[in-house]
Amino acid sequence: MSDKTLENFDTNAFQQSLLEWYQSNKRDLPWRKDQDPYKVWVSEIMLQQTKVDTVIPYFQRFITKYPTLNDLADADQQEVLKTWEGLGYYSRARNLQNAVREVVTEYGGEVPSNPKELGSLKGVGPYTKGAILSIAFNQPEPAVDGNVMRVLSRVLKIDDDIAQPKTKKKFEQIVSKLISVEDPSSFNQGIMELGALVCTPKSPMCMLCPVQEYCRAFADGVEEDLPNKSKAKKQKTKPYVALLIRNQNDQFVIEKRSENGLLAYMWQFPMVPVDEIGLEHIENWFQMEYGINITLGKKQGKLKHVFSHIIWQLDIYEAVTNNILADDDRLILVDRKEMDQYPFPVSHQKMMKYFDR
DNA sequence: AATACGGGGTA
DNA sequence: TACCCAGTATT
Repeated sequence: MSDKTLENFDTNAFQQSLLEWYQSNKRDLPWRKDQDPYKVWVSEIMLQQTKVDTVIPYFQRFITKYPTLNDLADADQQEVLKTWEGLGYYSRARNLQNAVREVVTEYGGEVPSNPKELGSLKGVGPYTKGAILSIAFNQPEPAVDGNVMRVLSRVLKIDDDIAQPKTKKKFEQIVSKLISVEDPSSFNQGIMELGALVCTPKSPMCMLCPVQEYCRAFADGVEEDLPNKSKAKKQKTKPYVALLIRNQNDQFVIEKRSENGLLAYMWQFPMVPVDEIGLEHIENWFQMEYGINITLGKKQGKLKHVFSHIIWQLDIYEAVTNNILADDDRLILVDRKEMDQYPFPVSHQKMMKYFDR
């Protein structure tokens, strides 16, 4: 690379200041107890787009339940999803288990330590690959996440749009030259830790920053203007009627979602897209779609649920059915007590309060 | 290169 | 509200 970004930049001094700061300021996190590649892997998957404080209890429960790679490989998928319930991006859990099973069958149960094989595993992209290689195997590979791009866009005063894929590639090139070969694990974790604790998105604490003297954005007083990130377009709202359907045995109808797309393999209360169907056609539509007769009851409440790319507006209705068995493959009838066995998205967990009274 | 994919926390 | 978060897969 013939880029001039690192000209006149004291890489060595930057490394030393960062590593020293990290040694004395790193948080005591559960996945930092050892370098077990499996645990590093689990933590890195959970931490994708998810805050440390959110991950901690999930990581503890997950590792208690699946202490080794083989335990996870042998587990039931629905049970794994139940353990992941509430953490979001559920394809992470399914991909992780699929990849772990591949490690068992293809690599003798040992997490591969070379970039090619590791990066070919489901759910292991450029960031996670670099994180595992550096943290678990001490290899000088870049692990560029949002923190790294923020910190380095400020330190090196780079104003490329960090929302664009090519910008991330640029930062990977830079980190390849910047990374400490002696301690790549601490370097990568240190720069992320700095982004999480000091070089924060808003109001960075430059006065506490160990690399302030090397920071070009601080020198020019533009640290608040970086990184440059284009805005995501805002979500569209999709209205549904969500149905709490009960039969005469006090069982509820729940539905397993499709194996593709949003919330795949998760369970929910049946939902009717009312912008397409219309409130007055719900009973007929339900008979047509699922082969079950229902009688719509009263509206119990409403719920707004915000995803990254869409907003659900749920009107919650009670309904009754005279069915003892559910006809459709997607539907089952369960007692209230059995319902907790199934993984539900948060939006539908919230709906349960409408009959828990 | 753009979009789908969760959910919670913050100012 | 708007934005952010230890991103990846798919198109």
